Amino acid sequence: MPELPEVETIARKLKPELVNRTILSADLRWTRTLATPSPGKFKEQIQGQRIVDIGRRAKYLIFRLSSYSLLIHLRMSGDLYIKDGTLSAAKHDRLIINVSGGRSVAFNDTRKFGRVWLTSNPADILGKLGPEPLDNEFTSQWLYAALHKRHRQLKPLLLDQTFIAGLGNIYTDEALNIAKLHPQRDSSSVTAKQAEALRDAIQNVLQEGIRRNGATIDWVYRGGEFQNYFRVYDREGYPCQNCGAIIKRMVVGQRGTHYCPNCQR
DNA sequence: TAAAATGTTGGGTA
DNA sequence: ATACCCAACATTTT
Repeated sequence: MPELPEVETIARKLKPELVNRTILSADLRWTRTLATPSPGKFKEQIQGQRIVDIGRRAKYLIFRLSSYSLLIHLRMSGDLYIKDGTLSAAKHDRLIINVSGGRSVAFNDTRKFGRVWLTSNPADILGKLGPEPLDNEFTSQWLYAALHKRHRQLKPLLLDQTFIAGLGNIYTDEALNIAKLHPQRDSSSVTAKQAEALRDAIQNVLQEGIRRNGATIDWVYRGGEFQNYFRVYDREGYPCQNCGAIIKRMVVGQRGTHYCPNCQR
């Protein structure tokens, strides 16, 4: 599920439920879900840690613990939910963290692409990320200059987490449609005015996603309703809301891409 | 059956 | 170094 609004939705939901609870134990049910450290060290180090805060950077969930940071990336199919600690593991639960108060947090991940890091230096993992699109530093001037430093197709560049952090396939398609920019447009050809429109579109669509509690697709991450408001994503054959032309689908940078061939230039 | 799915990374090529 | 393509990771759905 995981793009910025979905991860933000989860962080906001978990935070009031878990802050100040103590981690009692961890049940790692699929070894490769854990990126670092070793399973033995992980279980030893996480035990007894207090959850100080829960937040987000890009598509990473960040649990700030007493003396470590627990980072979780949901990748394609991950979800995190709280459950009664006495319940047995559900299908596809890869990691269960038992906390004080008789509850637990389950990392459920059908496709097993998700990853968990327990580290003293979160910057090792987060350091290469580009700016947060909802932060003040993400200005149209910065975007214009950054787009002109490269010669790349717009969509793959926006998906590059070292360029901007947090956009995924859905929100990128949506933002480009709102900004009326073609996904294959050369980044260095974007005008200052178009860069401003793109900045606004990115911020607005992410905020809309957060306001609607993210998008819920297929069996993954139930709870949001942004999927009912897609302008182009998964809307091949339907009319564009800007101009009425029929929305098309093509593959760009190995990703399914939905766009309006008339008004996105 | 083949294709596609909200993501990232490493390898190879030009 | 930059840009781009492919494969891999693993499972489910259409």
